[in-house]
Amino acid sequence: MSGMTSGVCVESDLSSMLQRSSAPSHHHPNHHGYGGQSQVSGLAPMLDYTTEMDRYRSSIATFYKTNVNMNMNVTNFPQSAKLAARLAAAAPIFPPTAARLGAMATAPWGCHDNMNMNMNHPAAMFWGRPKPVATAPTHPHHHPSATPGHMTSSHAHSSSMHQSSGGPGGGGGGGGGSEGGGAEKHGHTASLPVSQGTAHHHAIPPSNGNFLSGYSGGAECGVMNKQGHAHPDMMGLSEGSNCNGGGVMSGGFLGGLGLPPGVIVMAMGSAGGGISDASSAFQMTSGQRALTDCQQHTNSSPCPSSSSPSSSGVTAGGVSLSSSSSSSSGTVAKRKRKRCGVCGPCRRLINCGVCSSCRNRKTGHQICKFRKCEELKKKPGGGGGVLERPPSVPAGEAFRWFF
DNA sequence: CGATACGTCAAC
DNA sequence: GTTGACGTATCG
Repeated sequence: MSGMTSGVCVESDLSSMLQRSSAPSHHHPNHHGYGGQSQVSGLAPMLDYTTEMDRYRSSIATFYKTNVNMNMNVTNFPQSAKLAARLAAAAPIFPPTAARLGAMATAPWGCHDNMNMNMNHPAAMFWGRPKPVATAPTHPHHHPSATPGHMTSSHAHSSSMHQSSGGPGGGGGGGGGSEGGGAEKHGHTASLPVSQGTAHHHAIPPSNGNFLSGYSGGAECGVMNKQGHAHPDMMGLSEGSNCNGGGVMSGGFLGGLGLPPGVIVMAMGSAGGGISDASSAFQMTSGQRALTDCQQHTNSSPCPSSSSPSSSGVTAGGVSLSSSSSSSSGTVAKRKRKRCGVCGPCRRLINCGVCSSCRNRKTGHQICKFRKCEELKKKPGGGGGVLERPPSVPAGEAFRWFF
């Protein structure tokens, strides 16, 4: 898995690196799978396979090293760094991964980061600050040339990656992807998974980018930045069902991460840009809070059920336990349940801004409907019972999604 | 103390 | 069953 993840992140950068390494073709079996191979065969003799692999590996190593160093710019993104550190701590299992995560944390969509080594305008990247360049007006078709940086591999690369990276194709980044100025643009859309098949170029008024479209059919996937691109990740970090196919590694990477969006939030907040973009459809009302519920209490537990130690009302799978009762005399005073933090909605960090809950925030006191924890939607005592938890998400394994 | 969000209930 | 409003717990 990690391999895949790395692939996703490293991808574009690697391509350039490898190119630099003079490798006629940087296609890595790992990366491009068969498709790549075919290309490889055409460009480089299979004999070089092992060599390529070696190069590839070393490149990766270098990449991560570099990436972490460069990206972990605590100054610019203290929060990100924090998160990164947190992640690192939370993922003792696989140190390298931690580092990787660090990088990722800094830039959820690794590719963005890779290309925006400076990350001067993280927010811009995601919210598509009125960038002069219209990102790939046309839907990114798979460039026959298979833009080096593109992952044509198994990675659910599927619709997501390329499509955007395709952006460059249209927008210009093209080629090496990370090379040259196109970088940001490229990165911008690059790794943002887009709902499958659906035309990601919605002609929606940027003014109020509310992804109304999101309410329809592919709702969950209808996340879009101001450029009208749908970014399932931003809102629809939902599990399989929602944007499944769309996400890289379908829930394994971005979708499953839950982190990326969070990072976005942070990036926006920390970077000069901040959340300034008030007009944004996606109000980051809980930029802080969002992470709060789940990741902020990093202390020891990754997040979900383990919940913060502070919140005495330890909840498992969203169901309050023990302490709650203890708090109040003998009454079974149920404590407020907390978000599980692992379900799709919970992983979503941005309020849609258009649902009734968002609109009536003042009076409704309700969390965005798209962020309403699945667990909380269920009846408190209902079936699930005590340790109920999203089937696919074993307790304390929230971060496993990274791998 | 303000913001956020859960729980509950009434209205539909 | 769904939705909206209110009370209130929780957190910074």
